[in-house]
Amino acid sequence: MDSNSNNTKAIKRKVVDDLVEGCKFSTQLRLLLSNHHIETGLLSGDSDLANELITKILGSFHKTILVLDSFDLVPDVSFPVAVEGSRNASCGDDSAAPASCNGGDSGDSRKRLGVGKGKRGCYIRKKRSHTWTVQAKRIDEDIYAWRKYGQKEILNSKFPRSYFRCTHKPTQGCKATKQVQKLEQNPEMFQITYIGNHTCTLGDQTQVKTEITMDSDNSLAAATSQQDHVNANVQEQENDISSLIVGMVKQEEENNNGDQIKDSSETSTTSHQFSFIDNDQLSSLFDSYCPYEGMNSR
DNA sequence: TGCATTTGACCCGC
DNA sequence: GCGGGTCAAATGCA
Repeated sequence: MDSNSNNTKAIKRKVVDDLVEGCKFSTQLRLLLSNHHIETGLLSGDSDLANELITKILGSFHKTILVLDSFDLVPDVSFPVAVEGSRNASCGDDSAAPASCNGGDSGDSRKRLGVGKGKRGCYIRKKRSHTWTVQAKRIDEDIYAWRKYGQKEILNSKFPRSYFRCTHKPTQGCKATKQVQKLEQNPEMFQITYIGNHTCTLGDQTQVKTEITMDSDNSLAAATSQQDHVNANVQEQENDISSLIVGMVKQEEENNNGDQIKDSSETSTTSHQFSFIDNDQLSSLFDSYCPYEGMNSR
């Protein structure tokens, strides 16, 4: 076993962990939505919880893809989790950027020209890297630390758009940026567009508290802070749901007597089963299906 | 004092 | 030419 192999194992373990987490959130969300079918009324609290769960699902799978991508395990990441179509469907290919942009890539969607240092706006706009969009009630849902670098009024849009880049861009050259804008239809929700992948180390990120004020509107900041409480409640509800899922799965296992799920229409049941696949099983699946395994031994 | 945010300027792509 | 994205000086805050 060389260090390369150990590293590969560690990567796979992280990938599997994230996948498991994503599956767990998916299961919870599915159960929640399933309850909506059972119940005639629509509970706003459940709707909020569903949104939170969706955000977590997206984040979890996103993290996984980023890990794969950072080790070239994913040739060209396209995120199927996008709530809306990416602005640039072909933007997954950074190689489309001008060659002159490659040196010491700052990660911005545009690069400064060599001339006129200190002169604003002297850069070459390169094609967007990976982009995907999520809708969330919080703008600091992800674990990364962001620094606001701009805000613009957008034409035909009621709310300004805020621009964030990774806090670690100066120190680690992290390429990731995100754009945040309130939804006109639902001002309590934010549309968050992530652009580019993080190249900074996650270890630092988790210790940084992201307190971002979206813009000069204090209500936005207040809304963000209120979400802390909402999130706490969501966590409690999730725990309840998890307990509920355990009970349901046990009951299903008794009913099915361990039989495999055959009916594809019972997607919720399938999901429940899937959520109880342990890490080793998932790791095996990963071994079976990952077409990039050969690359791991590089 | 150092870091984060704000805001006007600037440039690129469409 | 316009709109969007980014820069960087100015400003705010702990």
